[in-house]
Amino acid sequence: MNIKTIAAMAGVSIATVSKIINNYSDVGEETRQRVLKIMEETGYKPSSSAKTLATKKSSLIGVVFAGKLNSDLDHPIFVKVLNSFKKQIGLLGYDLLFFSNETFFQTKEDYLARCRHFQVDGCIVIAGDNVEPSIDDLARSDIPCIGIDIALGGSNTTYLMSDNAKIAAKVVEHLYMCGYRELGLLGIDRNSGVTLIRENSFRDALRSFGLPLKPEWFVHSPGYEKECGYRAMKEWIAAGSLPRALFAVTDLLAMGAMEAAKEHGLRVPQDLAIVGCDDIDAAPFTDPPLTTVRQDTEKIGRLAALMLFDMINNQIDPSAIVVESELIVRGSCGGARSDRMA
Amino acid sequence: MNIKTIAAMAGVSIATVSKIINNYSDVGEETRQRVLKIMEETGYKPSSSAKTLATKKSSLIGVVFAGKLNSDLDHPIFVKVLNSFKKQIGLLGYDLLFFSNETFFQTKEDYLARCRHFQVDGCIVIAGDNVEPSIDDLARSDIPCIGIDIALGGSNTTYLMSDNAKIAAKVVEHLYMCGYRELGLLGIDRNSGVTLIRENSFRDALRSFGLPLKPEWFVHSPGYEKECGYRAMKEWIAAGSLPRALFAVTDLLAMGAMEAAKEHGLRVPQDLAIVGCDDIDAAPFTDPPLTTVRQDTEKIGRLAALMLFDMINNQIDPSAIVVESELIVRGSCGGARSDRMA
DNA sequence: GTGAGTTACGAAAGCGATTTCGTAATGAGC
DNA sequence: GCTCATTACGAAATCGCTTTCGTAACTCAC
Repeated sequence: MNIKTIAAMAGVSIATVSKIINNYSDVGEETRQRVLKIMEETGYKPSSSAKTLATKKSSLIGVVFAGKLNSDLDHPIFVKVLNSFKKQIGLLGYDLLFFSNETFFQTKEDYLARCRHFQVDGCIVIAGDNVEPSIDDLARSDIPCIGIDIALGGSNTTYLMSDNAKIAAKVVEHLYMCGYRELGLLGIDRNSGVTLIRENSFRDALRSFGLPLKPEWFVHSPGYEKECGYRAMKEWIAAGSLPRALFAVTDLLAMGAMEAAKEHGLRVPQDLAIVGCDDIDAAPFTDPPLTTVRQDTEKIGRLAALMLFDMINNQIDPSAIVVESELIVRGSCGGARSDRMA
Repeated sequence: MNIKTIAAMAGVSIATVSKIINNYSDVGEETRQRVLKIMEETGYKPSSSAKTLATKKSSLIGVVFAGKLNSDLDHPIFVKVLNSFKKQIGLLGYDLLFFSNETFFQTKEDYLARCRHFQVDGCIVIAGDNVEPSIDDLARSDIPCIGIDIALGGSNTTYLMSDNAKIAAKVVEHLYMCGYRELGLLGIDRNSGVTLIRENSFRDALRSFGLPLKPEWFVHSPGYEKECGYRAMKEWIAAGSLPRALFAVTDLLAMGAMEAAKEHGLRVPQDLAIVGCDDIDAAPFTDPPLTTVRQDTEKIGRLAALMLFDMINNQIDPSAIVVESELIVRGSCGGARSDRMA
C-alpha cells in the first residue's frame, strides 16, 4: 500500500496524491475529495522513511540522556519531565526517539551522529552529572536542542531548569524561621550542573542570614542515590560534629541520610532536621515525611516542548527559562504540619 | 555527507561502499580498509531513512502503551520494565520509538497504522486496564509483538508477565502463617488483565486454605491509583465489617488504604494488616513499611527484549513466559522484621 | 594456451515519497 | 475571435541507500 496504489485507484498521478497529502492548493476540490475518501477507506498512511528521505524532516524528536546517569528512564524526576514533554510534543505532531543502540555507534557519546543518522528535527537533552563534552558537538550543530537541567550553549539551543539558585534560599529561610541556626549540607562530589547551583546558593543563603559556614558541616557523597546518602551520613556521624539541620541536594540523598541517622538513634527532626530537594514520589512516605522542594516537572516538560517546537518551526531562539519550585513542608524539618492526602 | 561522497573520496562506486557497510564478502580487503578509514575520518553514518526505505527494516522498536493508563511513562512498574527492556534491546542493535503524535493519527488507538508508518521491526505492548480492541489488529498483523502484562494473541506475538496467579497464594499463605484468618481484598472495578488474575487467585487461595470468602470483604475501587485506594477504604470503614488483613492488588491502592485506615485511628498492622503488590519505590517508606510482592521488572524487561529479538530475526515464535515474583515481608502485615537498607 | 572457476567491482533498477516545471483546458476581457 | 491569466494536473528528477546481475581480470589445472 503506497502512494502509487492510491493514485491508480483514484485515476490520478502520484504527484496529485502527494499534493493532497501536503495540502497544496493546485488540486481541484472534486479530485481532492475523491482521493481523500480512498485514503480514508484504505487506511493509507505515507511511509515516514520515504517522506523523511525526500524532505529531510522526520517529525521525530531525539531523547538524549547525557551524563553518568546509571538509570535513564527510572530517574524519578527526569521521567516525569519527559512524560510531560511527550504529551505536549505529541500534540504538536512529533514522536519520540530514544537512542539506545550501542552496537551501531560504538560509543554512546556520539550524540550528534545519532541525531544525524535519524535526521531528528530536534532533541531534548536531559542531563545528569558530569556531562560529556561531546554534548557540545550536538549543541553547536544546526539541530535545535533544548536542555533540561543543563545550560546548553549554541545558537539553536536553550534550556530549562528549576530555580535552583532560589531553592536553597527558601530552604534556609524556612529552617531559620523554625529556629535552626546550625545548618549543614549534603552535596555531591564533583557535582556539576544543578546540584552545584543548589550548593552554592545554599552558601549564599547562609551568609545572607548571617549563619555560620563550618567546613565540617559540608559533606559530599559520590552520587545522588539513596545508598550514597546513607553511607555519607554514616561517616558524618562517625566523624562527629553534626549540624542541627541539613539540606540534602536530592531527596534520595536525604532519604539515605535519614535512614542512617535513625539507625544511630538520632531522632528526625528532634535531633537532626532534614530537608531534601525534588519531591519525588516516595518523599511523602518517609518517616517522618520529608520536607522538600517540589520541582514543577509538568511545567518544565510542557514548556520544553513548546519552546522546542518554536525553535524548529519558527526559527525562534528563545532565552533560557527558569521554572519556579515550591517548598513543601512536611515532618522531617520539625517545622509544622505533617503531610496528608495530596 | 552521503554514500556518494564517500564513494568519490575512495574512488569506488556507491555499490562497493554499501557492500562494505553491510559486510558483503565480494570486496577486496585493501579497498575495504581504505573505505573504512574514510568513513571513520569523516564520521559518516548512512541515513536511516534511506536504509529503511530500501530494506523495509528500521531497527526501531515501537513502544505501545495500551489501555487507559492515565500516565504512560510515570507508571511505577512499567517504566522499570521499559528501562530494562531498553538497555537490552539497545545492545541488540535497536532503538526505541515512542508513539505520541496524536495529530497525525486522529485516533490514539490506531496502533497498527503507526507501526506501519514507521516500519518498526517489532513492538512492545505494555498494557494497563481495559485494553482497546484495536490492539488485536496489531497483534494479528505480521509485526512481531511482545506483550507486557497482556496476553496477546496472534502468530507473531507472545507475552510476559509476573506469576500473578501465584502471587495471591504467597500472600495468603504468609498471612495465614501470621495467624490471620479473616482476609479481604481491595481490587479494581471491572479490572482486566493482571489485577483480575490476582483477584481470582486470591479467591482460590482462600478456598484452598479453608478461609471464608465474605462478599463484604471484597471491595473494588475504580482505578489503581492511591487516591482510589484511599476513597475505597474510607467507604469500606464507613460500611463497617472489615477483615483483619487485606490484600490490595497494587501498592498504590495499599498505600491509599493505609492512609485512610490510619486517619480513622486504625493501627496498621495491629488492627488491620495490609499487603500490597508490585513493590514500587515508595513501598519501603510507608509507615509501617509495606509488605508486598516484588515483580522482577529487570528480568521481565530483559527477557522481553531477547524474545522479541528472536522473533524478529529468527522467526521464532516463543511461548509465553511467566516470571517469578517474590514476597517482601515488611512491617505492614505484622508478620516480622521491618525493612532495612536494600 | 585454453577453458573453467573465482574474485572484485560497478551499472542500474528499485524503495516511496516530494517538488519543480511544463502544459492543456478553461475563463475573462476586449 | 484572440490574447492572457488562472486552474488543475502530470512527467520526471531527486532524496540516499540496497541489491541483483553482468563482466573484466585473474588464477589454476591440464
